[in-house]
Amino acid sequence: MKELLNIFKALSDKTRLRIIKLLEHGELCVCDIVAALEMVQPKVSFHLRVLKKAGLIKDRKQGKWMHYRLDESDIFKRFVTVSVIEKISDTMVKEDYERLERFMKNKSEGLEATTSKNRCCV
Amino acid sequence: MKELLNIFKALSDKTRLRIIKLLEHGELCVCDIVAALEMVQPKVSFHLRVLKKAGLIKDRKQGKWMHYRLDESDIFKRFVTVSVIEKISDTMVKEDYERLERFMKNKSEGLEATTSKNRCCV
DNA sequence: ATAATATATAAAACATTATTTATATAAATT
DNA sequence: AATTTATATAAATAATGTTTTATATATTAT
Repeated sequence: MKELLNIFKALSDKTRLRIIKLLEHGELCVCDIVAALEMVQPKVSFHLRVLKKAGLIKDRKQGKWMHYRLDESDIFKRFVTVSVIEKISDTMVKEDYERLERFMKNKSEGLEATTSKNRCCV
Repeated sequence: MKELLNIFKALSDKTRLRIIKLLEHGELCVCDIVAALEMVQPKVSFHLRVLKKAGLIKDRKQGKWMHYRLDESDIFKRFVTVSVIEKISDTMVKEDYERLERFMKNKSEGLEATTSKNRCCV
């Protein structure tokens, strides 16, 4: 019962639903999410931790970047997250994605302009 | 998105999951739930209100009693509540049900002993 | 009519969560 | 080596949610 409670608690916050919705588009690093949601980084990290504790997302460290993705290994959790994804049709979610796309585009363009690796989320 | 949030918020409390689990056994009045959970009545009423606001349960007034039941009209909500019901296998939930049964039994015995209608949840 | 009962609601106290601000850590760059 | 960058964590504050206690309302019983 405690595990189930943690899942529902994790899903009962708007910011976290927005993050789940973003991760539907694939693995993202913290700075991607920060850019998409226009929130300060510790806030995003806090919510990522809650989602991870509930077992809804997984992380992967690569250099100084931390990448997060949906954990779809558990059928129940997967259903719940898919339900979330299906049910949310929110202006805010659309805007999050637009910001994400813009941010990702800038990143890749920046990459072309220089060979530096000291750039966010390369 | 707000509706979905309300559903998850409603499900992210132990007392409310216990109530949902009890209502699986059929419609109950407030005093049944109070007896089963061994909680004070305003507390139970508070949680019933949260569940109702989220659209997870429906109520029906009969005399001075208020009866609550699961609202299974919405497929998504139904799935979620069924998931809850399936996932919870908790000692506490078993005890809740035992208390409910004892309470219901006493009620029906009391009913046989007298013709009075001024008795809880007749 | 008066009393008793079932439930709801409001206010206060309490507990949990979320947000901000500041700082720490570790990796990559210069 | 010193600096910058990405992220995490801790402490303080703010916001929400829950529980308790007291009271109100409506229905039934006497």
